[in-house]
Amino acid sequence: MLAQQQYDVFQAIADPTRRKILRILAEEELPVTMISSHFPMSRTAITKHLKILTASNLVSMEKIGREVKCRLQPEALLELKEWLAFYEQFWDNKISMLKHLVEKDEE
Amino acid sequence: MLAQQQYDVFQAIADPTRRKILRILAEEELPVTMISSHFPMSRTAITKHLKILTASNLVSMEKIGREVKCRLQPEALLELKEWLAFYEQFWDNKISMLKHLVEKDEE
DNA sequence: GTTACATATAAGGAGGAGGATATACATGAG
DNA sequence: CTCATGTATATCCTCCTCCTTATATGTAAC
Repeated sequence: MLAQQQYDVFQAIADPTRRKILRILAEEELPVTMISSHFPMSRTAITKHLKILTASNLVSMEKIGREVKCRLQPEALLELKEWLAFYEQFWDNKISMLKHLVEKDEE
Repeated sequence: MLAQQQYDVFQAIADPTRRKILRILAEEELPVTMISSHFPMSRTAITKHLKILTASNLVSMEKIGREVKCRLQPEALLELKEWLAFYEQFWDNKISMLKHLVEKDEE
């Protein structure tokens, strides 16, 4: 019910715990237990977060022996970057407009 | 109960309806009723979404007569941009690594 | 094999998110 | 003033999210 679902990147990064997991995995690949040791909650809870991160392609999980290596897949954030790019024009415009006003004011 | 709460930008953009509201407001400032006309849900529901967007500083609301003009405040997305910037280094590395491999292959 | 470790899954509970309807209030129009 | 319009608020419902504990499975180590 959780793994099959195709999770939204926007929803995936909405949770602070999941964002922290991404930060941790940015430093190094880690098995589930090692990740959960950074949090005050159960391993089960972390597993669920990892499932959501996997479903949105932000993290990949590979079974190695009895461990599961979790790896960050930052490319999934491209969708977010593209979404943001649309709005960047507005604050760019605002800045250039402001700059223009300031320059005009200096005359 | 909703207005006082300081909403997260990450949480604010997690909802597709709210993202659509942002898109609409990117085109032009609009009163609540005009915004809600774009959606198959009640004005009340849209008001709630707008409260959340306001609480995360993504939208400002100004009462003009009996209307409330809603305006996009794209600067609030800077937090998101900065968050993303941290991860961009990783896919940049991957791309430059790929480029390197391709160039090597061409020799 | 037996024991210990890494993980997955099932079941359940509290609270919040997102929606609806009904009511109330303020403002502009006639 | 009266009426219609634009919004806000109160209440309620349902479903999902996040977390828990308990149980099961698979692998490594002894």
